[in-house]
Amino acid sequence: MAERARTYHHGDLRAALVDEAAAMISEGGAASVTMRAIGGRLGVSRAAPYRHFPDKAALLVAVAVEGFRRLDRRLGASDGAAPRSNVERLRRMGEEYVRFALEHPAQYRLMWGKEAIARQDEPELREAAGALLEQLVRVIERHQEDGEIAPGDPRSQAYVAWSAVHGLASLLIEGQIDPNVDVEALIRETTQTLLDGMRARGPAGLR
Amino acid sequence: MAERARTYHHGDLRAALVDEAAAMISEGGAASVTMRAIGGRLGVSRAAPYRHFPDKAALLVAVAVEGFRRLDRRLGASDGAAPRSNVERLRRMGEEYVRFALEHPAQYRLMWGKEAIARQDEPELREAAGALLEQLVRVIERHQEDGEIAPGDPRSQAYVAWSAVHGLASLLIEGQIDPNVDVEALIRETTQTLLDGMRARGPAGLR
DNA sequence: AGATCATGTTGACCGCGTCAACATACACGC
DNA sequence: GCGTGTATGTTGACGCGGTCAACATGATCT
Repeated sequence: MAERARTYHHGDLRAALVDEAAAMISEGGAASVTMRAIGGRLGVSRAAPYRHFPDKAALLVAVAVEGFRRLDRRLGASDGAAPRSNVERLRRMGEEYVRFALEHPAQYRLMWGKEAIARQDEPELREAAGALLEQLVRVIERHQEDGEIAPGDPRSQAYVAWSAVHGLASLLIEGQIDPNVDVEALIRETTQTLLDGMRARGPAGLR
Repeated sequence: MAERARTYHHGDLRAALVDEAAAMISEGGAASVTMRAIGGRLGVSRAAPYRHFPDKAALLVAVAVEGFRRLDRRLGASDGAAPRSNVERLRRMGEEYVRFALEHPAQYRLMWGKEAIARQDEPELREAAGALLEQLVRVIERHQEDGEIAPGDPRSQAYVAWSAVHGLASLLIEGQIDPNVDVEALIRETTQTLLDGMRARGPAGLR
C-alpha cells in the first residue's frame, strides 16, 4: 500500500473529497451525496469536509468544475484528432459532447443545473463554463473562414450549436427519449441537421 | 368571500396544494417548497398533504403534470393561430416553447429534471410528456406532406427539433447565456437554423 | 342516531447541514 | 531536539424538513 505523500492528517483530503463526491454522484445521483456519507467513505468525520469547503454547495461546485475541465479536454482532443475535413471535426465534437453527458449523467446535470448549486456567482464555475464556450467559438470562427459555415456572429452561432447538443444530451439523460430509438443514429441526425442549418443560410441577415 | 363548494374540511385541498406548490416554486424555486411551509400557507397542518399525496415527490409530480398540460395547450393554440405559411407555424411553435420555459423557469425545470422527481415511472408524467411529443410529431408529419420538411422518420426529426428548443430553453433558464445577448434574436436564430437544417437534407438516408 | 370512512392534527423520530468547542498533528523558529 | 502556533480533524448539539403513528373530527349512509 504505497502511501501517498500525506502532508497532514489525512493527506490531501480536499482532492479525495472531490473524487469521492464525484464517484458517489455517479453511483447514486447527487441526492446520495451527504456530508456524513462522504466522510464515512473516506474514514473521516462528518465535519471534516468543512475544513476544505465552506459548505456542501461549494464541494459540489468543485465536482462540477472538474467535470467542465474533463469535458473541455475531451472536446479539445476530439477536435485535434480527426484528420478529415473541418466539418467532420465539428461534427465529431458535437458527438463527443453528447457521449460525455451519457457517460457521466449525474455530473453533467450538476454542471448546468442551478438546483443543486444555488450560488451562480462562483467565479471558478463561470470560468470553466466560459472556457468551453470559447473553444466552441474558436472552432466555429475557423470554419467560417473556410466557408463551411455561414458568416455571422460566431458567438450566437455557438449558442445555437450548443443548444442542440445540450438539448439532446439533456433529453437522453433525463430519460425523455424512447429507449427503443438508436441513440447513436439520433446523435448523428442531430449533428447533421445542425450542420446543414449552419451552412445553408441564404441571405446573411435573414432574420 | 364566495366559499368554494367545500366537499370536506378544507374543500378540495388537493387542488389547492398543487396550485400553492406551483406558486411557491415560481417564487422561490423548488427548494423553497416544504411540506410545512405549504401547509402553513394554506392554513392546514404539515401532515395534511399526506392525505392527498403519498409523499412530497408525488406532489411535485402533480405540479409538473400541470405544467405539461399548460405547455401542451399553449403550443396547440400557437399552432392553430398563425395564419401564414406552414413553416411559419412550426417556427412559432418553437418560439412559444422557449418563451414558456422563460416565463416558468422553475416549473419547466421540474418538468424534465430527474433530481427532484426520482420516480420516473409516474404514468401521468409519461403520458403528459408523451402527448407533447405526439403533438410535435403530428405537426412535422403534416409539414412533411407539404414538402417543407425533408422526408424521414418524423419521430426522430421531432426529437431533433425538440432537442434544439429544449437546449436553448435550458441554457437560458440556467443562466448559461451571456445576459447581453438579445434573447429574442437568439430564439429566432435557433429556430431558423433548425428549420434550415430540417429542410436541406440532400440524400435521404445520409447517415 | 349510530357506524364508518375521509380528512385533518399533534407528537415523535430520524437524517441532514452546520456551527462551536475541543483535540491533535505538522511546521517552523530557537 | 523543543515549544508554539496554525492547519486539520472530532464530537456534541441545534434546527429544519420529511414522514409515520395515534388521535380527533367532520361528512356520509343506513
